[in-house]
Amino acid sequence: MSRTHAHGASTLPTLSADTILDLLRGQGMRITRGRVAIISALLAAKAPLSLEEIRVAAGKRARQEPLDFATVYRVMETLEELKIVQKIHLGRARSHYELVDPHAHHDHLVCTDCGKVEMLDEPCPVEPLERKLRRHYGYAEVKHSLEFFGRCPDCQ
Amino acid sequence: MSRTHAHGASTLPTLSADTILDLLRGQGMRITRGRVAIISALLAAKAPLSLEEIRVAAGKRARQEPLDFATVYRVMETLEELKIVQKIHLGRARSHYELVDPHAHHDHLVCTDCGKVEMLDEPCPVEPLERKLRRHYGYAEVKHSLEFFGRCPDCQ
DNA sequence: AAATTCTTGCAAGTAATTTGCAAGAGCAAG
DNA sequence: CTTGCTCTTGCAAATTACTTGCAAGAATTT
Repeated sequence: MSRTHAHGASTLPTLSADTILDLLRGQGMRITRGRVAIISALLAAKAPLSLEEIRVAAGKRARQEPLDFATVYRVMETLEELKIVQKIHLGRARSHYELVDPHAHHDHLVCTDCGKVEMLDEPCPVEPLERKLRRHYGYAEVKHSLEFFGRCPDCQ
Repeated sequence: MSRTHAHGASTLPTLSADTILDLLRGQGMRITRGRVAIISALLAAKAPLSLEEIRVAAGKRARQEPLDFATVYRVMETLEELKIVQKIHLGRARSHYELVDPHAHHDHLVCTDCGKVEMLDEPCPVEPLERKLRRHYGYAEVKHSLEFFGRCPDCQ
């Protein structure tokens, strides 16, 4: 049912459970209950999730016993290496994770009071500077992490 | 020797040990060896420092026994509450700290290989978006955290 | 279905804070 | 310049958030 051009190895496919699972298969990895549940949870997430949140969300979605924490940790570690997810820091003790959508980068707005996280639907303003870091500073594989913090209307 | 306009309560003073210590005094806090050493170390730092780095740097600068880790932790906690320093995340396990200079905001460029951190002397490109978050999103006290990651010329 | 190899759960191990508490040290008052 | 009041510090223990070792379990291949 995937609408992606499955044969074009270098084209960036649309984000879906199928394309992600295919990517895992392509790496010789196995499609397990846990991985399917985690990917499903990430796709449904409206905000970045912590490991514990992923554990709970994945369990609910798959209607199965929640996965072990270490398992979630290792699955996320793997997905991060494959650049399917990225770890982000929201000013909290725990790290949070979200899917990397190659078609739509977005930054975050975090309420410092209630902790609510909004995914910003605004054009990211740092691309030009990123280019400059490549060209004039000579850095390669430049990425960035941009988070905004403030008190949301409800918390004022 | 301070060149600041010490009487203007609301003007943002130039960053110096004196102005920072005055700020602490104003809060009824005491000027201790440790705090002086830590502030001195932060002023001299060319990059954000971890708690352990602050501990060592402060000890050297003050030519005294290094402070206890818990002490450094609590001093930095205090300085952060007073908005004199800010904690930043450089993609490592430990947090790093740096002084907040009200006159010159800067972002960071981190080498993902050797860990080198450059303080970017480029105009920060997110001010307009920050304004929009205040005006259209209704957020107050909006700040941001922007870090770039890449492989530096030496590491390629 | 059996063999092969990747994955998982459990438990133990680390790293980085974070906290409790009694001893020590600023600082104002005398 | 000593005393007293509190704020601070050092030490040690407690927490939090990962991170890893290993044997049992589950995908895939044959």
